[in-house]
Amino acid sequence: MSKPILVAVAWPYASGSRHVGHLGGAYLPADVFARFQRRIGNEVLMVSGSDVHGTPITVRADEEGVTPQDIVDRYHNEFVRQWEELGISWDLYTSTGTANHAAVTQDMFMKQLENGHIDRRISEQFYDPQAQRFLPDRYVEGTCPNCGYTDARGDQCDNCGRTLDPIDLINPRSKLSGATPEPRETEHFYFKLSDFQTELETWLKSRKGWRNHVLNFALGWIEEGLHDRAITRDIEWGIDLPVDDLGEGKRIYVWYDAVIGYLSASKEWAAGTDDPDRWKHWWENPEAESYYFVGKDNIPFHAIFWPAQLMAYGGLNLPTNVPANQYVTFKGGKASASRGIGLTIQDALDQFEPDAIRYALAAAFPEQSDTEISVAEIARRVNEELVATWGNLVNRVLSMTNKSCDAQILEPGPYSDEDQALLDLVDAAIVDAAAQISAVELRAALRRAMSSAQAVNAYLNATEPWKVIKVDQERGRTMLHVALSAINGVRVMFDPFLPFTSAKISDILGPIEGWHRAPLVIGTPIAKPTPLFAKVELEADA
RNA sequence: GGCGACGUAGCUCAGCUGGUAAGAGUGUUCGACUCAUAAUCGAAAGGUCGUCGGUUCGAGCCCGACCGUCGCUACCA
Repeated sequence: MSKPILVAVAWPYASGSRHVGHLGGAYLPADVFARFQRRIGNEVLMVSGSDVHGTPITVRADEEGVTPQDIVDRYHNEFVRQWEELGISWDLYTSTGTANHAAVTQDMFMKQLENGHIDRRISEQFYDPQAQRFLPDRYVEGTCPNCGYTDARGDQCDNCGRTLDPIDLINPRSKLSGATPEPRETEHFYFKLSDFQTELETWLKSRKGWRNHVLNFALGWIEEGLHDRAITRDIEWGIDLPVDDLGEGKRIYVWYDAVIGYLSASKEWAAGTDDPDRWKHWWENPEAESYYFVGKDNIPFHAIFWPAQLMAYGGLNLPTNVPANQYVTFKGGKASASRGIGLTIQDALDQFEPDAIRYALAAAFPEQSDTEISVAEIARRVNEELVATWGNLVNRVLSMTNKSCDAQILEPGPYSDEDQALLDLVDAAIVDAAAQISAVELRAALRRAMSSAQAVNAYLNATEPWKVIKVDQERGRTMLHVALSAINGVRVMFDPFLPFTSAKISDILGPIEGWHRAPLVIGTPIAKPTPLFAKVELEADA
């Protein structure tokens, strides 16, 4: 029975290169999940795109003396190329810079305004008289009132870590011009998050199968009390307001529009098909499920803000699950491309083949807790686990079949009990792995695949077909057939994780159809195999 | 400061609503095999489950305190 599954993946921020923490935290788990769902016959719509608005992009553009669009284009193109190389199977990867996204955002704004969940308020913000613009908190610098650090930012002091209000800074100055900013009144639209305090709490508490850390975190926010938030800014870089009540120079701010990307991307995808209303299949159909793959820093946005926006809009499906991952860490710290901690995605691609990266990260997906990884650890997992257990298994069986079975798959003789036991074990593992991936326990599923491969290796060591074949050719050939048949099942479990090498095996054994061990096709030619994976040579200092 | 998470074998991590003598992978040691990318398979060794106290017939799992690490703290998204 086919089910619509929306696979919604965090929108990478086009302000700089992304690192493997992002990859292992969101993009890769989403891709594994989506590939599995397609394999079992569900209708997957997997969308994301580059998030192009927000303060850091304008800051960076100012620093480099280029336009925000230049920054966005640079990183969007980088992301698109990397997704291609890594085999991330988007149905649509777009950006928040499209006309469609602006239209969908404006529609959401208008509907929420009509529903009374958006209102206008006046507040005081710092204004730079020289640059003639309002300053976001991050653009205001000054002396920290807590520790005396002279280069504190308006939102937070990097020295003592305190959260600040820019109005409290001593000797405030504009990051743009160095001028002394002055407080000035400004009017903005606010999203009334507090309207949904009770509704969100009830909804969250009724969720089943969510990770504990996700629920705890979201409920913690709610217990503290939800604040209404300004959703517009005095900026030029952002989506135009659909109403002109506030006058010139106001734009919708990124935190409000970015999450709407899931909906706008779904509509953009549908517009490219022969049924422009097709997006409703995932968004209005009560049978549809939606999974939001994000890092834990994104939990408030996907477990609180976005559901609240959907509630305020009405008629659209709330998230089925937000299987947020914790962090991939490097030397104990959160990865950060900007601070040079950990590996960028490009660093990884320069050193490892895509399936190697996919395997090493999948084996370390931070599903329950932060998970430490390093270049040496990636290499170790590839060489000691992936190459040794799975790659070698495929190679040894194909090689023996090539040499001892007239280079083709032969009709097997009758199965012994141990033959049947191995195949039963693999079949059971396939069923288990399906349940695990469905529950977004991807590491466990990968481990199940690996342990199945080990079972096939154990079968070979126990039955020793290379010896048997010399004294009883038919029995020996049957063993090889059983081993190859087992591999034909094991590869199904690896398929969502390792699409590139999976395709190599499919070239030999035929395409995978469905989530089960298919019978081998008698007569299939088996050439002398080439290794599935190359071993990784580590630099001495890595 | 507040909130949250984590602290389990050398390393990376599992341990469901507390209950058979604490698990996996990897590493180490020993053995088997030699078809296969010196790959594989088996066995063994290895842990006062951060510390202290409490609840309980029974706690890695619950409560409290403390130590340590990390994250978030609503204008980074």
